Amino acid sequence: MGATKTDHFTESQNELAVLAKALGHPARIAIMEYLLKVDACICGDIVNELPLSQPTVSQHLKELKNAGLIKGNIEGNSICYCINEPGLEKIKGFFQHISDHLAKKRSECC
Amino acid sequence: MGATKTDHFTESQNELAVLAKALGHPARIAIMEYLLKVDACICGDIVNELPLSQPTVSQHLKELKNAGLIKGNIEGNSICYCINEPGLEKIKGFFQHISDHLAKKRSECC
DNA sequence: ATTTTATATCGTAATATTGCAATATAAATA
DNA sequence: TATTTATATTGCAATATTACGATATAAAAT
Repeated sequence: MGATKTDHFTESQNELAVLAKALGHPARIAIMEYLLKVDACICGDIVNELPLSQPTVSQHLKELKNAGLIKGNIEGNSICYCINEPGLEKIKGFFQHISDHLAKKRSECC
Repeated sequence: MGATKTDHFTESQNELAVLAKALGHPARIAIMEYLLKVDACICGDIVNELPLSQPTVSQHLKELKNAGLIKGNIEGNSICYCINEPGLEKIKGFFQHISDHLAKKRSECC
């Protein structure tokens, strides 16, 4: 065991889990916040922003990219990273949906 | 190594990561969706909804509870679970914030 | 052409997660 | 009180994640 039983869940559930999992690490939250803060794509510079080694940061960037939360374009010497909106909108939609639903049907119990 | 270096990140970053991580598994997405679907607290019944054993489901419920995404009240024989709004609003806010920010500052590059 | 700069990949140790059988707990019911 | 029902905990094997040193790659600058 140890492996997630993805087969038994819907594609949508697996997709949302992948997106959420990608953000399930403070370094990856920090990367997203940094990309947002600078208000543009960042070419270089990300490694210096984080308290982690270059290989570790590179790995975190790869995971965010695989999940579809950021994208990276080669820009000469360095790589230009920015937030990938479609991925972000997908997971945002999930929370929006839950929140909207809860707002309507409050006060059942608990 | 192997342990996350939480010390080097802000409390907010760690908090968001814990919330996201809790949803980083399809079974836990499925639990949230189920709680939402039935539109009320669920006393019993969750185990039968998932393709996993009772101990495994119990563990997933515990993780969602620890993260602050659901709450469970003992209701006689069984336990009543429902979504915990404050936790949900916190992570929803993160995505909302990013989305709003992106909407304003589009078209920089990439 | 060599060196520098920016990033990725490999290998590997430490730790965490996933899943379940077995077992424990505790209230409800017979 | 004994049994059933609902859920939690323990223990453990399989797998995944985290982190980083060493090394690779590839464009830019010297």
